[in-house]
Amino acid sequence: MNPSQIKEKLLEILISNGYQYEKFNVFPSAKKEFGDFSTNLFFKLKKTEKQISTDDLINLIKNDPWIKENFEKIEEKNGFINFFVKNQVVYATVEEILRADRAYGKNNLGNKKKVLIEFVSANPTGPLTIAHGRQAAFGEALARILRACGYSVTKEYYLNDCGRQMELLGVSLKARYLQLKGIPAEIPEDGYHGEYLKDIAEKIQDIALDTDNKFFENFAKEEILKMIKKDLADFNVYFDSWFPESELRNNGDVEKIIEKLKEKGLVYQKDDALWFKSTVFGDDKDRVLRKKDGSYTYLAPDIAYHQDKIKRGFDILINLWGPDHAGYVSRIEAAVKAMGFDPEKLHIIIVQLTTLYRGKEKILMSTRKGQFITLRQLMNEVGPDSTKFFFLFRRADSHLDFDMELAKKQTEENPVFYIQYAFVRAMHILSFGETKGFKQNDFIHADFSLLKQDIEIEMIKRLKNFPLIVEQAAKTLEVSKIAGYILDISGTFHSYYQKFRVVDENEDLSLARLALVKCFSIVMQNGLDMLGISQPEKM
RNA sequence: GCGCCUGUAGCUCAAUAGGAUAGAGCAUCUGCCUUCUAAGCAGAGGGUUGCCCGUUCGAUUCGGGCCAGGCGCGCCA
Repeated sequence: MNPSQIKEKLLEILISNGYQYEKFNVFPSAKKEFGDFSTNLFFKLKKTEKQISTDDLINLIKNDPWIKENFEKIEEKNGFINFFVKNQVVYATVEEILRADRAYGKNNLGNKKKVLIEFVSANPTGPLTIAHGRQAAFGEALARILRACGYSVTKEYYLNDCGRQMELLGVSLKARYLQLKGIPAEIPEDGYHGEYLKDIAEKIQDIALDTDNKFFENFAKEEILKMIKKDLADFNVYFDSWFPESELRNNGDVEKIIEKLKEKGLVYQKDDALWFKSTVFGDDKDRVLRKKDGSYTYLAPDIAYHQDKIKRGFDILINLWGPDHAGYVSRIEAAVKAMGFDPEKLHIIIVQLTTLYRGKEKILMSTRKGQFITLRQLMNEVGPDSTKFFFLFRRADSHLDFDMELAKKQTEENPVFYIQYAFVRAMHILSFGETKGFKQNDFIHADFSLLKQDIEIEMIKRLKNFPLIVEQAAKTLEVSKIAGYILDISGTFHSYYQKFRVVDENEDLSLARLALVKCFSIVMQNGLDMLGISQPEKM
């Protein structure tokens, strides 16, 4: 039983009685006293020309055979129609979850549509920051959720491996290398001063001191890339594809896309530079593609990159960017529109910054002062799963306060432990049940109608909501909904555990309750899996 | 100055494409362990949803105007 089934039925009833109206909602009831599902149909229907009385409509609904079969009560209250599901229908959920098992919560919303999620895409000039970490956690989780919803998802990392920043990286490494050899050398002011280049310099075999910058640039790039990949792997984030910017430059795609824009009359020359008429598509000013000195801006290859994404046949493009790129959104949207791609299918999600705290104390970060916590340091200290969870609890477009002390605490104050403890408890009960001779294979044959306690019914109903939550998360591209839901059912489970014993003398009841615990563990497992968080079976 | 994001309980956050009396956790106070892990549970207090208008049956949600915080606003990436 879910809202869309009810809505479908209501539509059917309306149509067969001469009403063509579909702009109403069916949603899980706000409160228990309002039943399980509610609809605002009356409010909406009042605005239409054809009138129908409340009683007439209620009667039509009540007399429908399908409604009779599934609901024990239909009532009108405060203008809403409330639906009360029969317990017998609720029990069917237990069987449904047990049968679906690892597939429970999945759907086919995406219908194999191809989605590209581009994220992290940090320049290979230094270690990943916590801002990248949040993007990584979010992107990985979003990909898993969309896959669970039947989308064909590719996770891609766009690698800015050319341009001035890379040159500076080479120069900086060369300076470090020379210093190591006892030769005075200075890193340029706008170069990379981080300690990590010292470590990388030490890995260089003896080479001629006048080796050109390109060598150092490549060496640094490869080493840093290794480091980034290691960080991501330890954070349980994996990319399907690494897309180097250099490819676009080398194969002439940048020139080609500029030519194409020229043909459309969207490019012009001014002040010795080449401009893109992005204002035609709603940007607040036109943007330079090729600078006076003949080199490209960041935008030019990025347009070529998006052209490439489109050419590869993706139906939906999702970009996760940091807030420092927020001002860049309208120009890339303009570019995508210029290429004739439906702008509705491009989703640029700005993943907001994270502020680290130790208790009440804010950790001030400053690259200059060398006071800087990397993703590596954060996950080494807090642990990858905890780190991920904190990143995912909050909506992407909100700033996040991340208290490292709290995240490390192994107490109830820490929501991550609260959740993990709930899961561990469930697993423990299941294995305890096995020692008492209750086999998981038999759960499906249990008499679920023995689950009569209010909290048991409530638990089942909440577990029933899981697929809806997943669907919503996919539709809104909001991962935090699943994190919140998991916290929620964890609470219900703890409460249940406290109130009732699962395994006791009554064998039939024990079996039914074990089945319920199993259902809980399935949902937790599937939910945590969608978030990309591992599930500890012991603590 | 302009643009984007945010503003909800003391703190951190929810609120399912506009729904009913705005909900959780932490913190505070009061109770609960010979039991499948108390890393937990039960209960209490705590609110003019930043402020003001508007749209409507109904606004935390949408629109306009203020206020506060963050981030952008290069022929950098």
